[in-house]
Amino acid sequence: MKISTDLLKAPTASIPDVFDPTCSSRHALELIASKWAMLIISALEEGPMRNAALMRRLGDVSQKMLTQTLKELERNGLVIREDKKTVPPHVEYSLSAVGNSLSETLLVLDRWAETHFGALDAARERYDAERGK
Amino acid sequence: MKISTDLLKAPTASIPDVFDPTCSSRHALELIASKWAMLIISALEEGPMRNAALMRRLGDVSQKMLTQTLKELERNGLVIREDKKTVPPHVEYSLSAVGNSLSETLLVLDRWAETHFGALDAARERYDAERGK
DNA sequence: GCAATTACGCACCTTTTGGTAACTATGAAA
DNA sequence: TTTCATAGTTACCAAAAGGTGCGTAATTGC
Repeated sequence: MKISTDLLKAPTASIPDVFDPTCSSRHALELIASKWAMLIISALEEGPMRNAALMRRLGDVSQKMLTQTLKELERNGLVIREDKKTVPPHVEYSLSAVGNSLSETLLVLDRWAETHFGALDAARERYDAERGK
Repeated sequence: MKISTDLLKAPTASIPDVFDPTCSSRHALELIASKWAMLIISALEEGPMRNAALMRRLGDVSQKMLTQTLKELERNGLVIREDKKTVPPHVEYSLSAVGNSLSETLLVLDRWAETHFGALDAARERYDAERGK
């Protein structure tokens, strides 16, 4: 049974599908599915920023997580890192074209959160009141 | 300095802002910023599903993570759990109205991943080739 | 000569996330 | 009487995420 479905699927130039664990689009989704990655991309949509500015914008990110996440985003081509090679250091981060295309839908997500968080809070309170805790 | 800015902010009915760590919309965003939550919401957009169907749809989720994530989504009012109280058990999961409003933008994210994963893969390969692995 | 500056890297630790396997309930069917 | 089906739960463990604090480079201004 498994063989036949595989044979049927094989010829069809493998349509990208986030529900397919072996599809590389899944990796792309996982990269985004992170609090800091989402916020960094959204923040950079406002324009290029350097390290200290990003820390201020995100509010409560640690230096370590900021650097780490920026490096992953740069590695995957979403963020561009420009080191001006000065002393003291001056490094600017900005969105690539691909990163920019992503930021548009992430902003929609931000708006969703800012619009509906009240409903979530209320539901959570109700749930916790009824059930244990 | 800190006092004065606080005093200035206090009266302004606190506009929701995901960049404000103390804003509850941040919690909403973090709830979504999870591989499994994203995929579950997207899957349920196709219609109500029960446990086994969701496991098949997501492909590689463990029973534990599925149950755990579904419980959190239900707690926050995004997913509705209907237990038909039969034996053997029959439990159906579906999206609430709020969950449904979220699924629309999540599907856009899915399409983004399916469209641009090739660019990410290429960038990653280039990056790893240049720098040390 | 000395301090300040900026964007890190590294070591160490705690917390969260996630996986596996074994166990549960219960009525219907064999 | 035993087995099956379904949607879990629990205990235990490994891996990843995340925080804190300290060290570093090299030029500018004191």
